[in-house]
Amino acid sequence: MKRVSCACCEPEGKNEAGGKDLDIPEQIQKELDAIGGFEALAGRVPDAAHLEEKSRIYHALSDPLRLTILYLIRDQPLCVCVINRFTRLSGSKLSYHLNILKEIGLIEGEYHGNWIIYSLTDTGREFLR
Amino acid sequence: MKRVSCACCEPEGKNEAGGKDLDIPEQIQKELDAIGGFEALAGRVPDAAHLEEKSRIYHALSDPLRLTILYLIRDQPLCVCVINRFTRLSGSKLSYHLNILKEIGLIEGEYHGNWIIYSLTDTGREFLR
DNA sequence: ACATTAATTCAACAAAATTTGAAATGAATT
DNA sequence: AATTCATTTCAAATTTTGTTGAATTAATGT
Repeated sequence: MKRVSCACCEPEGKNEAGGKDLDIPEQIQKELDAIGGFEALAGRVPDAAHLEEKSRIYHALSDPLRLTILYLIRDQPLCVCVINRFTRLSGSKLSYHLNILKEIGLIEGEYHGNWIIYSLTDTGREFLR
Repeated sequence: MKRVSCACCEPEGKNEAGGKDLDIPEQIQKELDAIGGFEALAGRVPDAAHLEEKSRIYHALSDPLRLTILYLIRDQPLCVCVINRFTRLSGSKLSYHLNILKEIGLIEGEYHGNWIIYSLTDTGREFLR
């Protein structure tokens, strides 16, 4: 896992010998020292690309309609028509939400005859708890 | 876990004796029958309140800045000043995001002298993977 | 080629989330 | 009670998301 670039890596406001980095609460300063100082914080945060990806997945999950869809197809794949019959959404609205889930890789759709059948992907299964 | 109300519970478009509910792919129909028909789908979807709550938590997680904050304070609480020093956000912007995380219960803040120190809640710990 | 059914795409609009900078608040100190 | 520092709150501007209905594509059968 790569790390983000951060303020701590720049030589701005350099420390005097024995001086403190910031005016911060004593307890926090102690804990920071224990983990390796302010600089060590960078090591705790995943890199930007990783955070972006995760946040986009969470965004896809951040809507009750989309969660409904995921739960519906969790145990067996369903065609759009059945999902629609259950949710009673307009076609285009349902399609919009299906597409968001598909784009981020939580579900996948496949034509079977006239119908498109959606199922949960492994990623979808991993994130749907 | 309560269930949502749905189209399947209404006597609209009632079945003829032996007739089919919908024109749907054979395979899907078979699987639906196996789980107890279209009606059984309702049992797979958590109730609306539950979905709302979950989607709001996912929304809070759906931003790289907010994920950064969560990772920063995962192993030790931090004052806003340190978080700010790391993220280099404007004060009000950081406050805005901290508040979103706080409102949904992923983090909590407590005054210590002049500073507010934020830490992950149990819920926060549960969702930050 | 044409019609039919299932589902998606598009563009315009509405609604919600985020950013910005200024002003306000809370806690400690003088 | 005035000052200072850390942080939040507010309102306006901007950006991102979600909704709507009409038009389009895809697959199938005639």
